[in-house]
Amino acid sequence: MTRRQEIMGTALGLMRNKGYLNTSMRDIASAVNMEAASLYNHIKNKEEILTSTCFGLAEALELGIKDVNDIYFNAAEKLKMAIHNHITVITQDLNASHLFIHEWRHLSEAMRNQFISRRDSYEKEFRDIVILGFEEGEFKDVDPKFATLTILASLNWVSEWYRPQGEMQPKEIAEKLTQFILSGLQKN
Amino acid sequence: MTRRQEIMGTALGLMRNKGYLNTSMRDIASAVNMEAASLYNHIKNKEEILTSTCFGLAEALELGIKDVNDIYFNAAEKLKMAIHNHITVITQDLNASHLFIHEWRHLSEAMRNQFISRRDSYEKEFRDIVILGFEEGEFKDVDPKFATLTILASLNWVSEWYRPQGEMQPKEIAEKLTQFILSGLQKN
DNA sequence: TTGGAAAACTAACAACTGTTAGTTAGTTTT
DNA sequence: AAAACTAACTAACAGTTGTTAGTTTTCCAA
Repeated sequence: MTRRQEIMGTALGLMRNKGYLNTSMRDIASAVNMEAASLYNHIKNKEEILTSTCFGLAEALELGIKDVNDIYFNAAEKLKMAIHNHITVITQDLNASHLFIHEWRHLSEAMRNQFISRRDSYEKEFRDIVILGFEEGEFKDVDPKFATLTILASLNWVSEWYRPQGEMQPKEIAEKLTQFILSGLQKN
Repeated sequence: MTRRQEIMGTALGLMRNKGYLNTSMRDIASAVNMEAASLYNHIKNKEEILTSTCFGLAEALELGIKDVNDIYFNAAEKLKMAIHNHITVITQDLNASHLFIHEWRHLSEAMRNQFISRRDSYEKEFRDIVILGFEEGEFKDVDPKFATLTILASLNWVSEWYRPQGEMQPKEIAEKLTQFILSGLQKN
């Protein structure tokens, strides 16, 4: 592991506990046993930690959903795959996920706008699956936007309570969520 | 409206946009056209804004769920009432809700512990409804903790996208959510 | 063994933070 | 009219923030 990765990892851990704004460069430095100024030999500045994390996760999620939509499947199958992908990415690095979900607000305005638009387009891909399900005649006539937001809220919340050492593993979580969500969407 | 209420309201608005830590007393002061020091004639300190908001909402939610559990009803009916109550409270003041949901981490340790334990007991009351539904033979045999967390995540997320001027009003939102959630829980 | 890059250091900066002390003008109560 | 209260002010505090400049140490390849 490079020094940079070590710094990044430690920073994310601190930021998850105390929040981005509340974590100072000196906090990070002392957690990796160096002076604050030395951090700048490895990272550009504080915002780079936030930027690279937020956009890194955005990319991982986008890659997954592109796969899902490229292959032809019915909506239920697509939704299942999309949920599995989302849970897999989110549970991979809980610290990073926390930043991605909660702290993107503190990106500089330019970066924030970019981030929001990528987030919106990811949401749209999810929404399209719900719409497809309705067009197939398989899903109830729910408000697609409403349903999508509710689904994503449940998925993201997993990063709040999931513990790698706990009983439930990502695959099982994804399965239960899929079942729960499909019951809410599918006609009887 | 008293000056104190004006300060509080303005502060919550700023904190919703910029975050609690990122909102300085000088930001609040200039938004209400006074000097930072003058704020202290009306509020004790910065943390009081966070504390009174978080505990105010906690109390409102608790009151609602107590009502639900005091009356005898079946689980489906109880869950419906609990969801309606939660959505009503959450959509009342979106700025306050944002603090309640996201910024309670920045309470001082003593307050934070109090807050967490009240939050846990609120969660437990929800969970008990899910368990009751299973005991009645009406709900599927889902993991109650898992189901409860998922439900609350969906409910809280409403404060993120709800707009008072939008199409959907709290009552309708609560109804759709109830329907969605019950479909996921009830046996066919 | 040596030259040079990488990575650490010290010191300092300007800006900002929450909060307190002391004061003053205006209003209300006695 | 005197006293007390309210709500604003200015000035200052001690501490923290992200970051830069300049310097020294560490370490590996030639």
